[in-house]
Amino acid sequence: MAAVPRTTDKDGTPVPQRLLAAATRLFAEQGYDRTSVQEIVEAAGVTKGALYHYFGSKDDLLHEVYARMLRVQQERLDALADADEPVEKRLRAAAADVVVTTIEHLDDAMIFFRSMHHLSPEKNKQVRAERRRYHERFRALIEEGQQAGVFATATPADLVVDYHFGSVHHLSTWYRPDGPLTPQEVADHLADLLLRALRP
Amino acid sequence: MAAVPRTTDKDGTPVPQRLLAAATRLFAEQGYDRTSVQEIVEAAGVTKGALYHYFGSKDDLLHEVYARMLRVQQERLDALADADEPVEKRLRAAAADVVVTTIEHLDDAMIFFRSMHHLSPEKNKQVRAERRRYHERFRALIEEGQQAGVFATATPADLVVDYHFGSVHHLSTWYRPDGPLTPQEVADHLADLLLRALRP
DNA sequence: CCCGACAGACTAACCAGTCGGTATGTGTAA
DNA sequence: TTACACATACCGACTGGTTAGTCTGTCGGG
Repeated sequence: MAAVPRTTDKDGTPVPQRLLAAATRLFAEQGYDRTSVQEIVEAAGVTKGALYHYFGSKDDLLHEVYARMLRVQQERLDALADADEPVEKRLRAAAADVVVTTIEHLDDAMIFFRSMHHLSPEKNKQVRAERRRYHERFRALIEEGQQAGVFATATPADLVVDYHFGSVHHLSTWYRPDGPLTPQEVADHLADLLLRALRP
Repeated sequence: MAAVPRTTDKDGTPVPQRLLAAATRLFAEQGYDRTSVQEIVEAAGVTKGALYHYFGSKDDLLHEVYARMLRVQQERLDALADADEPVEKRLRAAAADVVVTTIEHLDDAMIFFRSMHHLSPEKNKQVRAERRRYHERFRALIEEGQQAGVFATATPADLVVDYHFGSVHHLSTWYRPDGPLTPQEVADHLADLLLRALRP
């Protein structure tokens, strides 16, 4: 009754997860189009038969990366935004948290912003919709602060969100784990810049 | 003595420029790998013979897009940074200008940030080097203001540059010409956010 | 004995770059 | 002024290599 396959030879990780991990790494390293299905299955120590047993297409694999990332980020944002704290604290926490988790999953982030257009149209639409939900939750925080008078209203909240997420997006371009700043330090600085920009 | 070909049938535009324009549009629309050389030459109204007469490879075409963009941006930054104005004004002008020119060449920008990894290693290195020059010129402006005491020193100048260019980078993801904001309005808002974040 | 979990050879399509060929304009020498 | 040589500007069929996805089959456990 092994509806979910328990393990396989090499290590203790189930095959679908091994495939997803291999694909994530390779997509981030070489790009989606430059990564062949053959490479993925070899890196995961299986064959094409296994991949197409668990996933419908190469595109599906990419979609899984997006779904995983979106799920994690949305959950974290919801938790932080719902906390019982003043709005400045909640925004700062959310702004810093997304930086830390992005850095912790830099491969995912790289794929996220670089390979959207490789998704099939419907999957692309779906990802955009979920992304919009996230964006709007974040925007609501800023608007709440603006209405409460603790944030400046000079800039539309939408633009502020795009400003901040631009810098998050950009992390995968420049951040190096062996650089001088820890993820938390970068996060604090970027959250600080956001809050400073919002001072009335 | 037509060292530079003057015109050709269809319109008055020389073939190399037609090819570059077609490639730029298609790369932005479909991505580099998804665009075949055949599509490019058809869009430009010529054949492969013409393309490989003027360009060494498909990769060369991509490199040209980068070179063009970098040249324009660097020239504009140099001019603005060298102006005889107080540093806040120069930084604001530079920050806003890069937004406007990025929006005006949104296809180039999209390609720029999405397709770096498709360049051959040497070309990639070259582009990175020029990009770094640009980055450092911008950083120097911020450091100048910090040393003069008109900008906050809470955040390292490098990080501030990445913060701003993240948002510039991000423009190609969300900005739509038919949206509510003109390029100049967006630029003013984003420059404003930067300057606000830098208030001591 | 049956089904899920794979294996791996195979196919049909595609694509970057090549290469021999053609056309057109220009400089030069008779 | 004509004739020839030659380079530039392009044409388009062809090649060699690659790839996503398929399909038939094997194997081990329940």
